[in-house]
Amino acid sequence: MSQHHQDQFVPADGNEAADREKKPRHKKFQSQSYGERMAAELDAPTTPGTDRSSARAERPAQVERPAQVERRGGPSQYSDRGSRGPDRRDNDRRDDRRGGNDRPVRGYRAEPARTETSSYPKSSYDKPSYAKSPVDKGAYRNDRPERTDRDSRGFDRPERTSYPRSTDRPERTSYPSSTDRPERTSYPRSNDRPERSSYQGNNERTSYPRSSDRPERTDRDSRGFDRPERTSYPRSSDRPERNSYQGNSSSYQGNRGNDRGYQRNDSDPDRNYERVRPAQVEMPADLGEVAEGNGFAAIGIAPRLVQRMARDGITAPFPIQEATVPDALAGKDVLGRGQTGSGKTLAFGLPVLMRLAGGHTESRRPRAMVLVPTRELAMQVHDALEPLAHVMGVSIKLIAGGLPYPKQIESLRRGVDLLIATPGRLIDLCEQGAADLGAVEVAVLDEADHMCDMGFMPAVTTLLDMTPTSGQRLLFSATLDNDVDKIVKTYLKDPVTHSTESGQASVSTMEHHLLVIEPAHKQSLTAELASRDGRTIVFVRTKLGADRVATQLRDRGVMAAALHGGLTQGARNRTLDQFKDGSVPVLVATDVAARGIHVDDVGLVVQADPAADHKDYLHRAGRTARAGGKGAVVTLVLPHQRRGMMRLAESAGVVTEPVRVRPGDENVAELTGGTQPSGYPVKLPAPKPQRGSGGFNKGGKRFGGGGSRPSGRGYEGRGNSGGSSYRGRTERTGNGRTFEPR
DNA sequence: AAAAAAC
Repeated sequence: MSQHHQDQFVPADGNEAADREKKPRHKKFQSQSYGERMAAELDAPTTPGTDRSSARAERPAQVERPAQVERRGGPSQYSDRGSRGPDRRDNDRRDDRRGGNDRPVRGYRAEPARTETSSYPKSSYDKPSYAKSPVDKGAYRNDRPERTDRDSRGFDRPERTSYPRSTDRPERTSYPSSTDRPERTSYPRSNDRPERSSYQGNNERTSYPRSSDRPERTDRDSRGFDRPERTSYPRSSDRPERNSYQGNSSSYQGNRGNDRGYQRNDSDPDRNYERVRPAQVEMPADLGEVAEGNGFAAIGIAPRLVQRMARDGITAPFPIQEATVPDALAGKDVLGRGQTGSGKTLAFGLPVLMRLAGGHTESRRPRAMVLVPTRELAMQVHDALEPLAHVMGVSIKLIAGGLPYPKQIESLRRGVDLLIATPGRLIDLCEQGAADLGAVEVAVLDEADHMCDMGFMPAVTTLLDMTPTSGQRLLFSATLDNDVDKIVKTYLKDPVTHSTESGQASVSTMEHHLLVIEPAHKQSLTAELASRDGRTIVFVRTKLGADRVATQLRDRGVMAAALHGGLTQGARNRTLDQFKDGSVPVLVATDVAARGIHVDDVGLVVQADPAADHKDYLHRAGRTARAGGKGAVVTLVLPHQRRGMMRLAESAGVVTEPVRVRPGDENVAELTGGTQPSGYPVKLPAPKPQRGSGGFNKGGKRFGGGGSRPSGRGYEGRGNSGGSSYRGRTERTGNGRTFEPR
């Protein structure tokens, strides 16, 4: 992760221990002074009573959209706006202090007694088991009776009633007219921008006095434009995977349209969208030659985008981009499926930026949003699109959990055109009233099939329901399966499907190996594989497992770090950064890293625990062999998992014979280049201590010294695995013997 | 079934 993100998140602490110690303080800070500050910020210019009543009077204008009612699939777990449940009552005090202003602020919700919210389910975040409740399980089913409950609620959710239109929003009053907005005035036309000629970077941004976004830019510039998919393969001829391009695009066959009795009100755009201000950024006239013969120009991408990408060596579109961009530019709803690492980010990013170019709504509400399943992926997409957005005069903002609210809220208040978001935080901000999706013209679901599974579906529908029905929707993933249909049928109109591969393991540069092993060998084999030269990702099933395997690897002299959702965001960023910059060559991750995350030159993916299903397999595998590079995928299969694994492999389109191996076998050495874990010198600087590394020396020689063992001692056979102090020795994963040499 | 997604 880029430095600039790390700066945005939890303060970069010295180490994990300090991190943990700080956490409580941090939390306290957030729940009190932090919250108060936020409340003050949000409350400042409001006039509570009048706001609500006037808002309600205007509400019908939006409620009348029957499509919204028809399309939405029932109450969402997030639909309890205003109700925080009994365990939040300790906040009463503050609500009182705040003089009866019922403007909701995160953590200071109005109480459940309020009539308009009393019928809503309790907040999912108040009960961790939300995903398992029967209500939530069927939340997206269209035939749910509860739907009526939700329908009646329509658009008059309490939070939103206070400012249905931009002019009612106090935040905006500071920018009554366009000329008062400082953001744009500094770069009305491209010709004024020095970076065109300078081409190197850093000073170019100094001419943009835009207030609080600015600092981020400088960091980014210094780090360059690390768009993952392309950087290592600047020219198309280097990309072998183009050969596998089948280019079979077809129209989606799903039955949708009038059968659900819903008509878009496309004829009256102003009903859903605010007037879009005319372009303030003119297309430069001097880019013709750059665009000449450029494949991106050929599919309708604006010269300035073409030029900006060319600057980073991106001159030829990938198949998925060639296939989907024209339709997306034409405003159609698109389902795009391209194999892992095939450039899907730009496939949706470019059309979105084209659409947003040089214009914004009067209130500067977001005109587009991209939803992604993990924070890391959100950052990656944001980083990839940010320089392009910049060139187009489009403001872009990362909205994700784990990072401070104020910047996000402030940014939204000032006005942002494009949001890159994880669902939870965006919903939170919408509930607060900080974000308003009422002007979203384009909604993108990245990793769409994952966003449509049970865990994410309610959040996704909640967010889509907040966007105008006539908006364009783009769904992208390497695997698009049946779950996606639910969203497609409800939210997409005459979608076009573009598939540049079969949805199976068709990346031709990827090798697959199934190693059938004894449970007692799993540790040492994992270490043997991970000790190879180059970056390796080890996937495990659980968070605890990730911690444990990382610790075990380090005990064996393999520098590894765990990445999973149970870590602080600061730790997550730090770990991923270390993996990217090479200081930690082995990443032990849960499926948090299975999708979308791009790190250059990951040569081997080890599935220490087999993937749960074929889609997970493909996405995990897709962390290697990206953008035409080579890579191997090794899955460790216990004897009792063999049958299931074979079935899974078949579904994934993987054709490989399982091989029985023991540590030190030639087959294994082939995969590792012959390296051995134990006693192998650690070539890279030691990382900061990881959580759960209690067994290590406190000194500098954490790796390679006391922790490592001579090879071939057969320590994995008996007893508790050689005395390393790994945590969770009693924890069992799955069948209970995965990493437990009992 | 786990993980992920707000504090």
